[in-house]
Amino acid sequence: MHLPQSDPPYAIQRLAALGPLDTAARNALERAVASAYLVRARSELLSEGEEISSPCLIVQGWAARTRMLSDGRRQFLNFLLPGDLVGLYQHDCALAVSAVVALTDVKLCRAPSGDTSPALEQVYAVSKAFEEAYLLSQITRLGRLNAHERICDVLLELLERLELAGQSQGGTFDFPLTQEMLGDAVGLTPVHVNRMVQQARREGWIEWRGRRIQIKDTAALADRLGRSPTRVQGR
Amino acid sequence: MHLPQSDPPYAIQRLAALGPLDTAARNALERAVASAYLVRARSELLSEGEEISSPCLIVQGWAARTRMLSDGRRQFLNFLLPGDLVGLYQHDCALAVSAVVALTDVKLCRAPSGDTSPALEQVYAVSKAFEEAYLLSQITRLGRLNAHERICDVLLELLERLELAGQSQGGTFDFPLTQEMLGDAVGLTPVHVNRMVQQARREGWIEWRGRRIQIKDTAALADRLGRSPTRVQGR
DNA sequence: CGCGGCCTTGAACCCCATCAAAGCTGGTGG
DNA sequence: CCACCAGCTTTGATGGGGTTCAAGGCCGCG
Repeated sequence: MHLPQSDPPYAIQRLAALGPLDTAARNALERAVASAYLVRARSELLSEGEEISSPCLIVQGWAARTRMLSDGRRQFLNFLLPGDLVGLYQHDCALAVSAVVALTDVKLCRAPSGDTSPALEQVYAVSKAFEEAYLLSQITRLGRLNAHERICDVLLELLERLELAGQSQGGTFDFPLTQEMLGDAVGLTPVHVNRMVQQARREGWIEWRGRRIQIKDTAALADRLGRSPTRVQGR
Repeated sequence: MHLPQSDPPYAIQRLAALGPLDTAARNALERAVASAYLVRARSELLSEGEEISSPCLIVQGWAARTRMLSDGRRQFLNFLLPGDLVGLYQHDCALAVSAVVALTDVKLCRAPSGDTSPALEQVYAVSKAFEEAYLLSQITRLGRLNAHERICDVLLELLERLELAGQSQGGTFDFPLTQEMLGDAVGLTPVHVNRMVQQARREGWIEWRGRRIQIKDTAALADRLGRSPTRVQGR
């Protein structure tokens, strides 16, 4: 198993989409990304309760923040995609409040300090705000949506996020997860995820073959779910 | 309906529990709290998508961040208790990513700027980290706990938070919400909340009469749920 | 005393979990 | 190039946890 090459660095593209990057920020990011290292699928990037040394940037691959229950139940809190930051906290001696696991092979690097430039710091803050918004969406998804809605909703969210980074074209994106992982995200069993995915296929909402997912009519589906694009900033 | 007096300002006590407050911070907080104003139960403190003018501090009463679906389904994202901050963001032109509603009458004031003192800024950051931790707990609660566990778990979390502010003694605290509101928090119907509460009563985990809830054996219950105290900071 | 809001209870139903087994697929080695 | 294998997907049958609908009881308040 090896990573596909990714010369368009999606991570930087995503951050740039959150706010203008000055040259200082861009240079620092490019240097950081160049020094990225590989973490194998299934390994823990961060353990719950661990002290945070310095924030990291996902350069390539998918990860997830997770919580495990003592009896083995597992819940993914959110997905971490290229351009997402891990372990960004404002206070001293911060402890990780959740573990982070690599869902695929992941390329990772230390995130340049926010002190590099005010523009970068601003982008970090916007990124944090998006992360919070996605956590809130996850809560309503789990609390009030049924299985069919959960699957469709989370796929739309992923599409929205991947589009920001330029990783999708025409509602199509690369989806490297198993249905079981998807279940861990939306609080369903793998069996039921499968049934709902097939229903969504039959009803013509999605196409999903191998690692590619296409959402056929994004606008109509979003409308049906009452979803509107995530916004954290005015002006 | 009127608010009980609260000369021990729980809000300040809670913030002080998050980290040392220097006199500048303490003075600013006391001035802010003194100018608190009343917001009636059921009114919106903040609407989703609204531009944040300046962060607020809950001085007294309970509020909740909420999301509504187009068909009327409602989900509480988290509870806001005295000492909690509303609308604290690091980036410019921040938009509220969720509405905030008063669940009881609420006393509210503008939060002193973090620039007041580094100590205050640190406490704000710790508060934000706790809020994130509680959001994550909420996700696993909704995603992987059954109804009985959800109820017990959220009550333990509330106890933990109220204890921080000195608002509970011996596992007992004032609970001003209806069972329907509790259901909106844990993603259950009011009917089923009621059944689970009664089961928890029968099994001797809780006592709940009127506005007072007592958790009989906190340690045993926490242990049964695999709950450990929320920590966001080392040292 | 009456009324509105909340709590409580019952019965029926449905969504999703669980258990089990059978296909499929992509990757590996012979 | 084919055979094999592990992991993932798919399908079926069954049961249970939670919802829904409906009605009755309780309590505080005017």
